[in-house]
Amino acid sequence: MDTGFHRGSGGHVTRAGTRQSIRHVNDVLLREWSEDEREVASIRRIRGLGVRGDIAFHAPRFNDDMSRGRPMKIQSRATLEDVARLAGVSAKTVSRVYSNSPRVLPETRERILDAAKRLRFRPNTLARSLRQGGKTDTVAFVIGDIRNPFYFHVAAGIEQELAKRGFTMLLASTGDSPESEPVVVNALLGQLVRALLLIPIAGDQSYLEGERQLGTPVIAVDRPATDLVADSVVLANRAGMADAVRSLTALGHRKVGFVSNPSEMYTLAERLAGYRQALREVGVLETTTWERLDNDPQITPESQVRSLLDSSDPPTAIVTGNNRATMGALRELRERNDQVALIGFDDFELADMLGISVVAHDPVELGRAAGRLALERIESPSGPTRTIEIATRIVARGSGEIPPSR
Amino acid sequence: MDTGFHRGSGGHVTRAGTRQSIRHVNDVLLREWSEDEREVASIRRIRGLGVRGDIAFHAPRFNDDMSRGRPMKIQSRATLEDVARLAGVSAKTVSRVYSNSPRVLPETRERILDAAKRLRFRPNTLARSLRQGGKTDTVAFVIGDIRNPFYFHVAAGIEQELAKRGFTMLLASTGDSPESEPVVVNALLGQLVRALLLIPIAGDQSYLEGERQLGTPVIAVDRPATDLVADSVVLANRAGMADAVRSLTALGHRKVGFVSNPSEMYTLAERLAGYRQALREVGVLETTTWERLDNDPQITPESQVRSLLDSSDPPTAIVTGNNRATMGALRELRERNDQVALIGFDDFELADMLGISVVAHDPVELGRAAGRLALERIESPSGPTRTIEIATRIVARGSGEIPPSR
DNA sequence: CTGTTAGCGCCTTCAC
DNA sequence: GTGAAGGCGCTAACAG
Repeated sequence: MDTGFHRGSGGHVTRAGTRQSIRHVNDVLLREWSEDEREVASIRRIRGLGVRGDIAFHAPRFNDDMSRGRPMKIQSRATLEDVARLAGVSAKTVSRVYSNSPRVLPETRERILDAAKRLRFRPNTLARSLRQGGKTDTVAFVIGDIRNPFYFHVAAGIEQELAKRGFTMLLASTGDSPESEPVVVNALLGQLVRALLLIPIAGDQSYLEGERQLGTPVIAVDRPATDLVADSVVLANRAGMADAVRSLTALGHRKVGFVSNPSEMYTLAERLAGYRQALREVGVLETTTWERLDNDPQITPESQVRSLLDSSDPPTAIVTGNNRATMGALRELRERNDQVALIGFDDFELADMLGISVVAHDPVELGRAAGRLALERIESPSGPTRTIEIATRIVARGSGEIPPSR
Repeated sequence: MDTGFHRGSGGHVTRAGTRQSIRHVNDVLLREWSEDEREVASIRRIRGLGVRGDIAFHAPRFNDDMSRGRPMKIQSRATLEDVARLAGVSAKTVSRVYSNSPRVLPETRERILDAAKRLRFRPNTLARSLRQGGKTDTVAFVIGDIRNPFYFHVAAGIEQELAKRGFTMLLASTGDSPESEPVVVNALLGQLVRALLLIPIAGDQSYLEGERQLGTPVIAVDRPATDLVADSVVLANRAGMADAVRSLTALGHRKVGFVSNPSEMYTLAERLAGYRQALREVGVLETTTWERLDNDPQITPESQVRSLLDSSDPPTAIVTGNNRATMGALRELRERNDQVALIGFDDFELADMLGISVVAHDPVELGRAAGRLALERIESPSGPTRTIEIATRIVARGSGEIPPSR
């Protein structure tokens, strides 16, 4: 609707349409801002604002100062056109300045940047992306349980790589619920993310097939995707665990326990496979007696270790499937005074002080690799899918170097 | 440029403009997709795709299959209009379905949803936001060092709250460099984020004043913003530390050491103030002898503690400014066998097992509070700024309950 | 080196 | 209950 406000005298208004009026309002704004700027300059150095008790009001969006006979002032964002008008050029020229097109006279560029600064202009990335066929510079990373520190380290690595190329990371979590994965992912895809990195949670990522065909790279992190052709970055779970067990068997251990909960996940299944393989290599074919595999969050690793040590034929060494299991094993072993060797999967803080040997890996590096893969795919979408394995390494700190006591 | 392709015979083409051609190509696409769908259905259940060695090619964006005399097929995303055409309605009706407008016949809605599904339609959030005056549903969170687990827990809390209302979190880091803060933040603001949460790193956030006036809520997390009127969410640093020191003085401690590096940051300055205050309450006015404050990342907390214990008048208790200092103190104290009481700020994993008393807080709750505050501000931008303090609590585990030995 | 025109995909306004 | 026209802020294509 026409606000009914037109500036100046003379010259009849040809079209009193919406656009026209908005422009007028923005014209007012142009004047306003010059005033504002002085004001801001004086505000810039508000000192002594303490932490508590200060009362300050957020600026209301509409400042209906009718006292000077002016209409409602809309504090809207400056656009290319506003800047262009102030600089006395066309919108396209301003656009060129912001897209780093070299074809602008230094002098013109200067004038434009000055005008932009005065209007506090900031290019609207959304509009740009829309015009450019939905090419945003955001990449989505979808994780399960957002509290898991592992994922955050991975996220750190991803963000680090993406930032190098000016991409930003949209982080979303599915709360570890398989059903919400497609929901969350679809919402992100609607934002036209340039690539999708995800820790597959749902049993099946085939719902992404269409998106992949449209050219959005999909990269599975930490576990491979199921029913979807996608790149992936995973840890050397199997090899890492096999190496750990080999280091134990080299010391003479044959009765090696494996503790894990959950145990059905891809990563843990792989680690279990590595464990079995290494024992098979020294002739131990039957390992189930020393395996404590559960998939019930109620069951603590402590109880799993207890059941292992209290059994008729207790192991002389224990390897754990993950961080949490290691902590549990550690607590349980400390209570007893058993000379049981222990190697944990995943490193943790203070492990050095406690002398715990672990299969360490670098989650940040995992993220970096995933980020780099995403960037490569963005640049060249075609080519065979790849799976990158991030190496693990054994860090000997004592607990894993105890020879069999029995 | 006109692609030169026009479908069918009869009927002369009135305007052979770009738009026209694109529409034609999309018409072709409509046919193509039906074929694709069958194909996809058969692809859906690719089984047995192993982790490594599988070769599959990403679909090239252009499929120049000229063999059947067809033009380049553009695998573009389906739009409202495409869905509308397939469903035999106007684009607006489809739009209504997706904006949950009730004014659509159930039958029509059904037909539209069916068409949308067939075309794998996903509403373009960018375009929607643009049209709606730049109201996105993303909120930015800017942190310093992305590896700091504390920030990730905060991020977790924020994301958790935001997700409840359908907002997604854009996470960016400044790499702890004050100069890059404005750069990163400005880039995010160009994405028209609905609110900005940040851990202030730069010495001055006055550059955000304009944005705030445009109605974007700014929320400072963990530290207050400088030179900017903004809401903030911080820990009860001062009170928490004061309580810790009081628990020590209650046991008779008077010589209490304070170890921190860095020490000039807001949070640490607050904790230091709490420490001094609590000692002043029991008549200890001169505390600098027992303070080890540094701002050099080269200096380890271990060395700080060492210098404290090796001094002529060593403290009988130590409080630490943060996690890292606690670890250092712990390592150093373990090497000696001194009966020095220790209370750390920040809880950490295994602190229970090691019997370390701490001033604990909940970073996830800090994030949640920040997220809720952001949501409130989005809904009602005006009103006085607020500072929320997240309570801390002392967790007694033994190390802090040792009476003075000398 | 700069300007003009049209349109990205969607939604608002208004008409039927 | 549905449709047609126009524009959000920007840039590609073309023209000068």
